[in-house]
Amino acid sequence: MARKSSPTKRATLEDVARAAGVGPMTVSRTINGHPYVAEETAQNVRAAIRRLGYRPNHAARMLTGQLSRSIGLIVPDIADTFFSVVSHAVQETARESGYLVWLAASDEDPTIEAAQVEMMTHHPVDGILLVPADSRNSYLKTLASGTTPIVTIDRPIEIATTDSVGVENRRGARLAVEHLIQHGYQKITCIAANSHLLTIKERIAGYKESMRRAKLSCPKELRLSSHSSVKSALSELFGSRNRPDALFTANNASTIWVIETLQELNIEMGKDVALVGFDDVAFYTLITPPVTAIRQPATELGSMAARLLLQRIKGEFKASSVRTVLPVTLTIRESCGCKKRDDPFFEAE
Amino acid sequence: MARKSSPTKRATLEDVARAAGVGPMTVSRTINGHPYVAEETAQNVRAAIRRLGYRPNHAARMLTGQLSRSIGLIVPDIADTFFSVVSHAVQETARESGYLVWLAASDEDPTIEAAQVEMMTHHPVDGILLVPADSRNSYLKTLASGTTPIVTIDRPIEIATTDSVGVENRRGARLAVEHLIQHGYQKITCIAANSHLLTIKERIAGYKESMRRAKLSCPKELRLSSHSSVKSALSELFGSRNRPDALFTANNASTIWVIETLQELNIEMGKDVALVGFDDVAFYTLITPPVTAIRQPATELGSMAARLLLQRIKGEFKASSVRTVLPVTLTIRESCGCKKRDDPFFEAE
DNA sequence: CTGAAAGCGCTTACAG
DNA sequence: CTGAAAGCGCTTACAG
Repeated sequence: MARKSSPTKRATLEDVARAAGVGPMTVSRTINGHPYVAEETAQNVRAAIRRLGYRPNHAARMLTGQLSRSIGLIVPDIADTFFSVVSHAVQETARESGYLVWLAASDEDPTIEAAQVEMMTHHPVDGILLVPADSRNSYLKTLASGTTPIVTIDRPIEIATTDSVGVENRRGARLAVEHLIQHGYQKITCIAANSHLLTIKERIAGYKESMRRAKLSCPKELRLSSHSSVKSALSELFGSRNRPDALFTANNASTIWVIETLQELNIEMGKDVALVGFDDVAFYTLITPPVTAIRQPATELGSMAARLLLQRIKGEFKASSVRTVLPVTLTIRESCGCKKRDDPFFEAE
Repeated sequence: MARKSSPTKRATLEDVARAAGVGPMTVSRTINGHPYVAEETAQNVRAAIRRLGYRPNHAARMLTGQLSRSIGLIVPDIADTFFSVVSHAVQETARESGYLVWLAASDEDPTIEAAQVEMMTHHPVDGILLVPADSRNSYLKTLASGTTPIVTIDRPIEIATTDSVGVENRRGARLAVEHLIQHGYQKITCIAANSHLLTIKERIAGYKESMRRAKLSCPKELRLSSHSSVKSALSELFGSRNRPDALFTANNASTIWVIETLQELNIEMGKDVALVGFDDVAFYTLITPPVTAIRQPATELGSMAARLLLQRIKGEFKASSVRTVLPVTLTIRESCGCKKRDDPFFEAE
């Protein structure tokens, strides 16, 4: 106790060795659980470690070429409903393996992203989990050919090959649009934010595919470039003579912006126009009407990517890069035009 | 280019020195921007650095006692609407100063939290930002008396003194409850999750204070222990003869659970019962009716805590620990009983 | 089963 | 303005 108040330097391996009356190597071996340490010696060492409050110096270990037991995770936005869930899952999975995670946000800016990747790789981290802001940015080629294992989440790299974990974007879009078609809607418009992303293009392609198959005329998708542009875009869309009777919003940003704007324009969702969104968010149940959406397994995405990366790091996974695609599901609520069935008061209303 | 394909070891400071025809110290000084390096020499060195793609080895630097340029951040849940915003702000502020951040979630479990803190402090990090799961857990005493600077966010430590950044919990609660009282409600119940937290106790105290001042009888607050217990708790509350006409929900979890459950119970918020919540969440605007809430400055909280910590680390801030309390504001929407004014269609409905 | 030597890649004094 | 020496705290061979 008295010892604690004096801010003496932290005990080193040598201090422990001296206190236990052994050589430094014996301490090192004991700590690292090597075989060939007499049990009695090991106990002495452990006692000394406890007595001195010894903790190995991470930097010194690193310098001798050990793994850092840390990974990096770079997402566009930590506060995003989807990426925050992914991040949480990554962190949890890493923790279970004794790994620490660096978390950084790119703000969808490849320059920031590259700078963070650079800091992390030279820190160094043992591996990186990445949601690329621009999957064609040339720095990714260098990164992918480097020695640090990379696993992309949600958005694969287009100009190089790495492990990736993503979801069925095209099939999810088809699920959504076909549900709308089954309801009998004919004028279905696709609305998307971040439409430059490959994932979103896939969803738009899925939409088109379903429209074509159903022999419905397929209007050009509406691309939302910013929150502020939504109102005028929707006013125009709903003012046109080809006013849609249903909407497929291709990501959570577009879904939320559209719902908000429909309210402002006094267009009643689920009545004046149906809506199904891609990416399900917890609070969609609280909206009136509750919104029908394609659910992406965000937690699985994060933990699966983290597990894959950890396997790569440990060299347990020698195969060439794998591309994992997780299934999505349609969560039916009411914005698509379906009715709640389990509530006796519902019809009375 | 050909060089890159051969996985030779990374260039070291000595390699650069040799390539530039100088001693290692000159390279070191050039990198660290020391004065007393002839501009011509420095240029040679920089050229060699570029040529060899040299990057300083972080571990080696650490070993000589440099700062790690990293901080740790531990929150209960990365996916929480409030903490994800705080985390994003912390990350952004750290990045602006060239700092990397370790992010970990405690899941409100002090054991996990202590283990993560331990890993981080020994890594080492230069400082830690913490939202303690249990502000009376004894490990915090050791932590606070250690050499790693600590700044708590949102929830101060009760058994030790550290820098802290939080919000006006009591005043926020009063703002909320007094607004309800002005509407003429008399039977206002306070509902809270995580009621063991000091912050929540403060909010409950604020509620009681306002009720007492208004000479209203003040029922015992309703403490929600888990999501699954909410329905029966609310059924009972609304079945009782002292059915409330208004609710003050003391945190976002309780607000969301209550809104959800009111829907299930077919109790119409804003009509059958008014509601004001503590902690404003982006999607509250999308709920029918939009929910009135106390807004906490989550971004400011995060960036202010990060800035304070960075100042401590750099030794720019010598004063004894400071406790910063940020103001909260009441964001009036409609769940409290107020009417939207700016919409011509509103009354017609 | 255990230890003395050398080295990982930097930086801090110390000398010029 | 510049460099040779020593050391940070570990671990990897190498010897016993």
